[in-house]
Amino acid sequence: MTNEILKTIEEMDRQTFREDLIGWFENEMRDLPWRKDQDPYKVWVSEIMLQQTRVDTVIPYFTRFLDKFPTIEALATADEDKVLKAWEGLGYYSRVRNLQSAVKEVHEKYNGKVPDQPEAISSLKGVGPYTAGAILSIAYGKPEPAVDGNVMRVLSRILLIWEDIAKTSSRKTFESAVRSLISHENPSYFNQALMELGALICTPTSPSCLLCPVREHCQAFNTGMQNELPVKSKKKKQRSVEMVAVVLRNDKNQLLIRKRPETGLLANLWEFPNTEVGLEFRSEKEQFEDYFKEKYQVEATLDDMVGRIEHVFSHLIWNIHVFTGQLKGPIQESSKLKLVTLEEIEQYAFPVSHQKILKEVVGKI
DNA sequence: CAAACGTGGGC
DNA sequence: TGCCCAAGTTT
Repeated sequence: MTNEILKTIEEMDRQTFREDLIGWFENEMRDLPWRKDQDPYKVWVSEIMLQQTRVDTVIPYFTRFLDKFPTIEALATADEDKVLKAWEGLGYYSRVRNLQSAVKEVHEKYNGKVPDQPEAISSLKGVGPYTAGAILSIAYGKPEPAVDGNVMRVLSRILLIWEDIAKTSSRKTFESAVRSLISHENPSYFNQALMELGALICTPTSPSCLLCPVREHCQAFNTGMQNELPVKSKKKKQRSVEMVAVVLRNDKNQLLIRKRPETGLLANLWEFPNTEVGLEFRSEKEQFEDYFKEKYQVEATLDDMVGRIEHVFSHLIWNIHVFTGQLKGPIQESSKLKLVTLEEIEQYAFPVSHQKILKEVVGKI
């Protein structure tokens, strides 16, 4: 933290700032399902779900997830396929695999109680500096910073911090600022209020400064700079990937699906067999009949292309050329390769891209 | 430290 | 349409 920022903080009326902020939060906080109690497990689940994900999106997932896995014990002993199914459509699937792994550790090593020490909780898989601070403050009332994108935006404005919040290194500046601002009387509400303010008032574009409970403390508002902050560098464009996917059906109306590798993109989700291709081969079906013969020792004849799916990820774009086809002979099923009916397929977690494929072809087979 | 890692919504 | 965003973590 620079001397400039330190000076700004020291010149603030910090006690009034805390009271204004927390007082506003007590009146205006949204009624959210993870705010019904302070159960560390529920706080934990909500924080993982909320990573890079909107509140409105999370609400139904949170309710269903807690219904299916109400306790540490329930999640620790659940089948991963069921857990992934409960997460289907939420994205960033390593979040939930890390969560279950960490919950197992808590179940076995901490007798099912979420640790309340920074070092212990930070060592759990998927619990980074933000999530550790959120759980420690919200569930355990400890005065630890929980710096997310909201907090960086809000504090960049209040304290006139010109660091690029897209840089990994910037978080430390904001953590230091929170440590010197945080209410020791109510760290939970202080942290939540900062985030709530960012979500409801101090928004990325056109912040509602006239409704802001702490505008008198805000250096950006006082100097008319609220629209210049935060400084955030652009992310680069996605690269495109051409691929072919095939919905293969046998004479019993079963479809062939496979499990993705246990690391990397969409790890351990299920999908229709597919392969990356060059632009020039995307509609040459004979190539893919050969591919399936080699990869699965299965005889398949493909129909003409039935559709094309574009799916945009944060870092790449899949352009999927979809074929249907018939499976001619038997196939050796395994834990990663299955034949399933249209009814059974609902138990398997698919990425949204492959849900689109199923929807595209389901009327045509 | 930059890149990988999903998805749906807003403008 | 294309770009940005939304309560980040891991490698």
